[in-house]
Amino acid sequence: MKPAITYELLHECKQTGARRGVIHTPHGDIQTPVFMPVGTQATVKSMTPEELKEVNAQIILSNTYHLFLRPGHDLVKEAGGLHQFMNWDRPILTDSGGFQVFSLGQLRKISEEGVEFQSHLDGSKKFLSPEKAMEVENALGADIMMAFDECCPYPSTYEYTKKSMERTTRWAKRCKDAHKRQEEQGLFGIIQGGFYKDLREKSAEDLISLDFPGYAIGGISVGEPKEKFLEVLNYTTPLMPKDKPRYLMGVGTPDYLIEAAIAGIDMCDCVLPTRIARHGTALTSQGKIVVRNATYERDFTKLDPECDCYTCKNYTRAYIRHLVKTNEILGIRLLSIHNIKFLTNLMDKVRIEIENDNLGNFKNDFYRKYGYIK
RNA sequence: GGGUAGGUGGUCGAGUGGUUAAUGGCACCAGACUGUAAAUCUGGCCGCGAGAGCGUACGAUGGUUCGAAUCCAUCCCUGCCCA
Repeated sequence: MKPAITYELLHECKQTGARRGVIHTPHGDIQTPVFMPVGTQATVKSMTPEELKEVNAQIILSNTYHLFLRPGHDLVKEAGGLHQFMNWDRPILTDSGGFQVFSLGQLRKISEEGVEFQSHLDGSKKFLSPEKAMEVENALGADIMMAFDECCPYPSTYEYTKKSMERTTRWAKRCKDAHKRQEEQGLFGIIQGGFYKDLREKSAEDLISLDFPGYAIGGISVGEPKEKFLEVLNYTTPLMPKDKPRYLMGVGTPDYLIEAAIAGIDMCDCVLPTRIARHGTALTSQGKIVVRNATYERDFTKLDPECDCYTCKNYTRAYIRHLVKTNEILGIRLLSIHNIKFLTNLMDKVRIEIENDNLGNFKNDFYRKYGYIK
């Protein structure tokens, strides 16, 4: 059987060890390291698929939990699958609903069988299990599916994290057994274990024995300090197979993306660029700017002098501020376009610098300019 | 000219004798946001002060009262109705 997802390593940065590669999927190749915009409800909020292509999105995310609730996976299947439903012909990755176990807080109850959610839409009770998540993800038909896991909050005790991680591993096995379309969709396992090294090692070891076509690190970037994040990232990534994609879930900010690449990560996703866009903030080569602020009222320059996106080619900070202040949809759209392009441009540079064995220098330059180093 | 309803902080609008520097909404000023319960949330928003605090303030002036945005008198202004 030919696996749906394969990884090809092209080069390793001699300066940092970062990987430059390609992920082959049923909907085309993905150049890595890659940043994946998030489109929870079968749409990257405010952006058309054409615009996503224009900002160089190679692959986008969508969410099992949300589409399960509405419009329902049966409907998406009837539409011909998620690709056809939303008119996106490049790769898609679906998250399993595992993150909602974390983010819905009081609205869920976890058992060995699965998770009972109280729908955030109408309060009705819904149930997701590894089997149900696979049924939904199979119906959605994404190129990459994530196993159903539990993302532990930070901080969590060793005992709780251990139990949770072991259950996530059992769930991963059940996911694998329930996954019906292995030739069309690759199922990734998610390494958990919180902020405990031995638990991460155990999780990685057990999941690797299940032989998934790719692996993710889950449960970091959940509010911990950056040192903690880096610590877990740097001891967990080397545990992951070299011949398969490595995905760091839920990251992130420009510095985290660079750190992830250096650690040997191939894929990252984050809601940040689109969320802060809706809240009036732009990522720029000189740091983030809250363009909604009064300072930009009469600033007739572009968001980022170094950016080549549609927004920066055509509009000023003053105009975008005006749109944001007046609640005009276009402000959100222009900022979303810019922020995603900023991150895909960043990853373009990261890939080039890996090929040039120069990612370490690039990181230092970037940090200085962005303002991470004063 | 007569009658009537009103004049509150940037704005709209509560409050009708004391815990009122004065509820709310909006506007404004900031901050947060990392596998999206998020076009959301949090804080600030009379002046001076780091702060305790001090000073001004509910159309104007005068009065009643221990105490007034709230009661009384006169005046000014606005809406509506009648002539």
